[in-house]
Amino acid sequence: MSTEPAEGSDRYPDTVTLRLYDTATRSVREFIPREPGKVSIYLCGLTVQSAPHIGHLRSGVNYDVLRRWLMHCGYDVTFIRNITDIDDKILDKAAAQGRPFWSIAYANERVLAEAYRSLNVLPPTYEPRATGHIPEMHELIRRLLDAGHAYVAEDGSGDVYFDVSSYPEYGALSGQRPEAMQAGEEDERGKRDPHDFALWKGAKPDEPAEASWPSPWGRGRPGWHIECSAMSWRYLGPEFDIHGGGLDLTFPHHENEIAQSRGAGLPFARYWVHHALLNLGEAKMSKSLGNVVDLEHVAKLGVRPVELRYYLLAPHYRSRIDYSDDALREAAVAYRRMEGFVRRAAERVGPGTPGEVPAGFTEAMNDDLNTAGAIAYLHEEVRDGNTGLARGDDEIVRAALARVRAMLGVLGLDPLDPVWGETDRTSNLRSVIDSLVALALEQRAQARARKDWATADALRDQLKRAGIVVEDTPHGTRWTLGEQD
RNA sequence: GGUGGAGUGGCCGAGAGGCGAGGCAACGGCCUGCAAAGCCGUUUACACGGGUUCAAAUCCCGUCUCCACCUCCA
Repeated sequence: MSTEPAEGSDRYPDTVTLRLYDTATRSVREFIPREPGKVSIYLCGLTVQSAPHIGHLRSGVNYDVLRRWLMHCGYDVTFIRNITDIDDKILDKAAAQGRPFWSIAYANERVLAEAYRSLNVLPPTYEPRATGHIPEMHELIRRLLDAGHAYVAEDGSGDVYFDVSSYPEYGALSGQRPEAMQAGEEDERGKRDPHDFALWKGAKPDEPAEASWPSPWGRGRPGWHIECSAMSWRYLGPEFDIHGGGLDLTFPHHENEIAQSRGAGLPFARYWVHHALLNLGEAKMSKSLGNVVDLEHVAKLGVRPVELRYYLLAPHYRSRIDYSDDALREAAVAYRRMEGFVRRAAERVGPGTPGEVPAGFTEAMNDDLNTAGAIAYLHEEVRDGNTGLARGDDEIVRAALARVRAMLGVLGLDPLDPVWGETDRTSNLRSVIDSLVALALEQRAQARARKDWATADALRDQLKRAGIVVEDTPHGTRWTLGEQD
């Protein structure tokens, strides 16, 4: 069934292409971009009402892997990930804190950007904010009104709603049929039908003036769903390749986007790629429960951002992750094995340059981004490289290192990538530590030379407690940073 | 009620009719002054009950359990 490329082939055959699971068809489809060589992606970003937890970050990491794989395959990728910078919760916080909503949104946006940067998630090609695209939303709403897909509430609220009954295809993405849905609380007056959703929300008297914009229907602010229709249209055009987001957005958010965009005459997204969520056992993460796993918590466990990235991308993107501290620590150990090989190999033969990725890795990645399968090849290559290292066979080490770095690079996990590396300051610190450790190691070397094992081991133990792990290798003694006691 | 998923060895986690996933942990060995790292080997699987098939974690039927979504949560 599998079509392995011929032995020795270092090019990917044209016949092997990416296959992606498309939520709209509920099947794995061959990915064929609209325009040869180019891929356009829209990913629903976050509502910046608070700092992100690692579930949010999974989204960014998963799509970063998709993006990097497409880039690796030679595509020119335009990647748009939006910021929703106004919603009820942000407004509530603003009211509670007596600050303008935009200062809260922007502060959280910066925290999010820093979190993504620390996880080596490439910045999007552009990151539009909802509030910067009011005119595009008005244009779409006008089209929907003209086409009979929307109506202005008759209660004078200034609300504009999408008329779900006017769009027969409604529910096609999620498989939900409006008539079979549980009826929600109908607290918004002016809706003709509970399934209708807001395109434009008329300003309420208690809302601050800076949280509303003029419109043909009175002052107000956008409904959530129209934002994404407007921003994807603005930056990717009427039709684009991939629309992504969390599984929880399938309904209603993405269903509504489809209704709005197609209702307004836009062909819209060609593939729908949803990732599964990260859960925390029984309870959902929430600040009030105090069970939020964020970067701070991860750091406290002694897990570095690169290791968190590995944890988030190693399982398949459509598999739910049931978070546990132990599983995260375990992933960190697995990553350190690969990192250890890369560092030892680089010390011995030099970093070299990343080479080709093995065919099996490519096949796994092309199979709906089977990162777990791809990582199995990584570990096997690491084992071969370690064997080469043990035998002192530099040719094997060099070749393995090039392949391992290529694979890790595609996943954004190459330990030698400068993004994980040191700032000037930490680099200075490292050289200071190196000098100090060298002193201790010299003492230890002398003790070992006279077979004074007690002294040698005491020095090693002392360093260990300070977080310096000493290893004696056939090529001399080396040290790495470990965990402090 | 509707829609869509999931149950794999001590743990994490791929696979989806026949062939070793991989990692972590454990145990044994090699290496080492002892370690560490690494390498080799070993052990423990496919929720349950039927069925189809030469062959079933994989397909079919049934049962049990769990989860997500159903108007603003990635």
